[in-house]
Amino acid sequence: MKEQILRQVYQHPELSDSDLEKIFSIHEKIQLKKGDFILKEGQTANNYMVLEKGIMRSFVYDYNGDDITTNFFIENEIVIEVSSLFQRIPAKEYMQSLTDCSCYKIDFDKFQELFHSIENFREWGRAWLSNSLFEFKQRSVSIIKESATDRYLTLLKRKPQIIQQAPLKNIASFLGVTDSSLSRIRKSINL
Amino acid sequence: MKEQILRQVYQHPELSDSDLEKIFSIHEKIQLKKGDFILKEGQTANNYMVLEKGIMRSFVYDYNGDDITTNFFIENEIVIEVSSLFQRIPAKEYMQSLTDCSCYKIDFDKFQELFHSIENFREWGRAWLSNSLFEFKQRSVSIIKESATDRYLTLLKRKPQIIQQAPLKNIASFLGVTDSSLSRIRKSINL
DNA sequence: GTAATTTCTTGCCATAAGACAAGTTTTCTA
DNA sequence: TAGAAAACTTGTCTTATGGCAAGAAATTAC
Repeated sequence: MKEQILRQVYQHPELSDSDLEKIFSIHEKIQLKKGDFILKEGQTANNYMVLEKGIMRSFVYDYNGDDITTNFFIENEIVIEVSSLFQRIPAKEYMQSLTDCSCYKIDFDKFQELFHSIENFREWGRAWLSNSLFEFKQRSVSIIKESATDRYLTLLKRKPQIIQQAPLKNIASFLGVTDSSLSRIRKSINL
Repeated sequence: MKEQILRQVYQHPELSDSDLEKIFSIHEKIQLKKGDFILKEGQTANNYMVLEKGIMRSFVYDYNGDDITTNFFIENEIVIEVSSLFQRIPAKEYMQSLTDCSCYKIDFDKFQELFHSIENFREWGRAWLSNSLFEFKQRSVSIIKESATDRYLTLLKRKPQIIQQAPLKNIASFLGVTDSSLSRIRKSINL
């Protein structure tokens, strides 16, 4: 089970089985209950997780005190606050489970050791980060160019678990609309 | 001049002077004319640049064939298409100078050598990437939560060069509004 | 298991921004 | 430097989404 999931996450053509074994061995299984915070604003992240089961989200508070969901995480994804973890600075975001979850947690120190000792691991890491950056860029373009309905349908396609399990208000803030607009969008889709 | 600029870019507490010297030495000065492309969709990036003088932008085409500016670059910034360069895949974006520019160019091979041989250089690189990711996240939040006018004012504050020198239509697509709306926003600000 | 809270829906009206089109100004270019 | 092309502005009308508020439904908690 553990190996199966981690193999999916640490996919890189140059990573050998023995490298993978070292990497897998630093992952420790943990359980989260719905609503648990794994990181709060102001804390400095010391680990990240691979989500095995459940969904999570990251969010920030805007100037009005409204929370805005910045990302959703589903099975097989890496749940991480990149800038806090790698710049060693306090997080600007919160990270919270939306359901009970099981995860594989990696501590920063152990990650660091492997990162600096396994060349292909850092190639993997850089590629992973690069891809995240790309996804965030795409997200901006989609907010700018697509209608709220289209963004909803895209999310439905990419991460149906989120649509089914996350509260409407979190989905709404992620998509950039109000709760009531999203409620109307849903209605119009089901006509 | 070269050293002065590159010192600003490669700021990291752990980078020694001798490391910096090695890094600087792989930068080669080049000149661009207004309108030059340094990368086009479909090409795989083989270098990045540090902008010494001038402004540049990156953009994509949406489904209507309209171009959308995804980022502006000003002096002292790194002009790079991260996912093409580090994932070794064809770029989804174009990168173009908006004015005559002078830059320091770094080839991927040489970058790689230093990246894998100087531990603190990769710490710098990872921190830089992490910070870029953070900025893109912030951008999404600002598109979701702020009015077009506020986003305009923020850009004006952060990168006044862009407001002064980039064509209105590029600024408009970056901010996520139409040309005419931006024109009206400008008018309303100057009342 | 019932109250309390949270989540979601709906109505009404307001508003920011878009679509389209025409006109003006500025910048290229040959 | 004249003509063409781009860049920018402005008018009118439309539309998607927001603000606010009330009520219904579902979930949580004691």
